[in-house]
Order: sequence, then C-alpha cells, then structure tokens
Amino acid sequence: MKSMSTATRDQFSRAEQAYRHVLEFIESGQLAAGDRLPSEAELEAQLGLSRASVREALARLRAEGRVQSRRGSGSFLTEGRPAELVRLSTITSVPELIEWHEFRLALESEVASLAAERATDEDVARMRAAQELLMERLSAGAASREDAAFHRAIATASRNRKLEDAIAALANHVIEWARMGQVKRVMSPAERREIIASEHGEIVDAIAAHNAERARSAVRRHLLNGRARLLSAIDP
Amino acid sequence: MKSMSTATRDQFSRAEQAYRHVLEFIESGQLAAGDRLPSEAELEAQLGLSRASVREALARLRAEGRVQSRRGSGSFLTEGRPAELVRLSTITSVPELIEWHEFRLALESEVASLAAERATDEDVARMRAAQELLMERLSAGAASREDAAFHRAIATASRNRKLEDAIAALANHVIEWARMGQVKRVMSPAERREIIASEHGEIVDAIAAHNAERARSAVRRHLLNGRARLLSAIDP
DNA sequence: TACTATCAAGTTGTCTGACAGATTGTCAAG
DNA sequence: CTTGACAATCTGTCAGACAACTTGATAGTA
Repeated sequence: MKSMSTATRDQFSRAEQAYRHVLEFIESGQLAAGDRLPSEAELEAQLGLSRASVREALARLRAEGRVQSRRGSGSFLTEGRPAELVRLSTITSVPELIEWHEFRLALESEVASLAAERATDEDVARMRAAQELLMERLSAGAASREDAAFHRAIATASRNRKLEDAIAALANHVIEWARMGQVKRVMSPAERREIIASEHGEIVDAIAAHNAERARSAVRRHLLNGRARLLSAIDP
Repeated sequence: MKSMSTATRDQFSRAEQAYRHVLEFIESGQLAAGDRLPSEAELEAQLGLSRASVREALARLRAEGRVQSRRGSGSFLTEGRPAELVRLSTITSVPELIEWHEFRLALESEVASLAAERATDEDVARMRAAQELLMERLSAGAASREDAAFHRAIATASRNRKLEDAIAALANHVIEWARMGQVKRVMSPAERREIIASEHGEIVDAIAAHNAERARSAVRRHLLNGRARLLSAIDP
C-alpha cells in the first residue's frame, strides 16, 4: 500500500480517501478471504490520516459486508462483496409472481409465529388499529398501503428487524406490481371487506392469544386465499 | 426518541445500539424523506453514548444509503430504501446472528415443504449424494460448504429460484461468520456426524415421501437444534 | 425596501490522547 | 504436554479540541 497523492487527497473527504484506498487494496487481489487487513494504527501511518477517519472507512466497509472487525484481533476480509440476499427484480410473469408469493408466505408465516410469541399488548393494539384503518379504507376502494401497514405491524411484533424489513420490501414490490394494472377487480368492496375482516381478525386473535401455530396457520390461509383470489383476477 | 433500556444496552456494541435506535426512529414514520435527523450532539445526549459511537452508527446508515450528512447542516433522510430485499450486512453480534437465523428458518422450512411437494426422484438422489459427501467431509473435520450444498439441493427441489438464491446467500453469510473464529469447537466430529446423519436423514426421507408437513418440521428441528448447538459453542 | 456583508451559533469532519475490553503469543511451572 | 500469568497488540469507546462549513440574524448601504 502506498501513500496517496496530494491531488487525490483534496478531492474527497478524509474518510472517503481512506475508504477508497482500503477498497483498492482489497480489490487488488493481494488478500484472500479471511486475511487480515493492516491494523488501524498501520492504516493511519500509511494513509497519513487520523484514526477517526480510518475507523469511519472501516465502518463503511463493514456496513457493506466486505470486512469484519474483531476487537483485539483486527479487521478481516470477508468472502467478498456479498450479493444482496435476492434481487427484487421486476415481476414479469405470473410464475414469477407466484415465486415471490411463496417467498412472502415463508416470511410472513414465520413472522406471525414469532409475533405470537413476542407481541406485547401494545403490539396487538397497533395491529387492531391498523386493521380498523384498513377497514375504513376498504370502504372507499383499494387499500394496498393499509394492508401492507397491517402486515408490517405484525412484522414489528416479531422483534426481528431483518424479517420486518424484508416483508416491507416485499409488500411494496407486490403493490407496485398490482399498481401496474395487472389486476382486474372482480370482488365487490363489501365482499372483500368481509373476507379481510374475517381473515385478519383470525390472525390478530391468534397473536393476541400467543398461539404461534394458530397464527402461522391463519397467515398461511390468508395469503394462500389471497393468492387464489389474485390469480383468478388475472386474465389468462 | 427515548433512552434505551439497560438490558438492550448490554447486548450490542455501543455503535450498534446507536444504529438500531436511529434506524427505529427513521422507520417510525416521524420523518419524511429530506427531513433532518437530530444532530450528533443531540443523539449523544439522548443515547448517553460518545460522539464516536454515534458517528459510527451514522457512517453505517450512510453506507446503507438511508442517510446523507452535510457538514454544517446535519444528517438528512434520503428518498427511500434501496430496492433490495434486505441488506446482508456483516454480523456484528449474537442477537443479530439470531435474527438472521430466524430469517433462514423461515425460508428453509418453507422450502422443505415445497420440495416435498415438488421433488423428483432425481432431486432426492441429489440430496442423498450431497448428504453422503457431507458425511465423508465431516469425518475430516468441519464441512460448512458441504452442509450448505445439502441445503441447496433441497432448495433446488422447491422449484422456486428466488428462495433457492436467498438460501444460498444466507448460508454463505453464516459460514463467513463462523469462519471468523467466533465459534469454539465443542462437539467431536463423530458426535456431530451422528447428529447430522440423523437430522438430515429425516429431512430427506420426508421429502422423498412427499410429506410437506413432516419435511417442514424436520427442517425446523434441525435448524433449531443447530442454533442451540451454535449458541452453546459461543462463550458468553 | 431590497440587497450585501458580517458575525455568532451550530453542525459535521478530523485530529489527538487516553482508557477499556479482548485477543494473541510467549514463557514458566507443574 | 497443559495451564496460567503476563505483556504486547488490537479494536471499541470516550473526551476534548479545532477545522471547515452552514444557517440565520443583524447591520450597513444603495
């Protein structure tokens, strides 16, 4: 690793200079996965920057999953730039929609189960409030966002941020797809309202009763029914 | 924004506590895109942490694209989340590992169920072959990759590419974490071999029998046992 | 009144020093 | 060979100081 030129130095913030330099070093191929980076003190000396700037660069590299730091040992190169978990590609076909739906089913049923184990009275109240709002909106027509908010409230009660984030992203994904006009409305608002009230009610009741298996089943039933309704709403 | 409880405080690093707290605040909906976060000094006071820890959290949020900081002005919420399902950031604590494990549990149990419905004889043969290879490797020591390959074979049989890709990425994620030496070996290879043979065998048998519920349960049992073993292998 | 310049206060970016907690390697004793 | 003690090293955190920048208020001028 060499010192940086003055021109480069003036262009970027110190932390970014450090980041770029370490990234360059990482991508030079001189290190393999699991290898140890120079220590913070060494990077300070090599780059002529303060430790704070070096640490800021390392924080970024950690956030990107490229590096893992252990107190007392050092910072180590991870396997490589981790791919995103899975790409939220645009839904271009019904089979793909089904794949995403199965993905969502996996997450939401587990989340319901966790929510049943972990939900506080506050959580349950929040779910019921979300359900109320959804009911009001359903009278006025489509209510995708309120539906997503209801599911989000359940995910929040799971106390697993990763699951919660993923479910929120998936919900947006499907909302976006539906908004593209792929769906014809075949169910009257009153009918839809009645079904949603019943199915969501069962979910919340199971969670409030802290019955993980019942919550899981209720969510599965709800989502599978919803899928069937959705598929029948699509012109073949 | 409220102060953190002591229990939460002890579980995560200071920087991670700050990160989680600010993220929670961001996602509470109290801020819109473009709105300004509390200043670093305010966050210090509110969280009872040093400025360095607060800055580290902000660095992470910046790296994730959630926040943008301007010298002299403050840190601002960006337009919205990047279009990825969930970010595969480096695992920095045991609670985070557990979150990822729950995520994995959700996916893998659903995948086992789908595999049971959809697996061909070829799929089953592939699983058994992966299991054989894993057994051989277990005799020689750790075999994380072969274990991941076994799980991948199941995921392939689910015929859901999104789930398959996600499971592969998650497996790599956890392998990376374990490789960093966070785990002490406490189980003898023979013992481990016996347990894996039994648990994996149950999974494959259930899939071969096209029994979705049995496959799901077998995978859950296997992963939950594995988690317990993993957690007991980490010195508190 | 509108515009410009100045300044103080506040904010992030960086530096420095110190200490805490964890890791690693060495050495001595049993 | 194993175990324990210890020193050196490393990252994580804290605190204080200063640099560079922004923002809003105020005063001066046309």
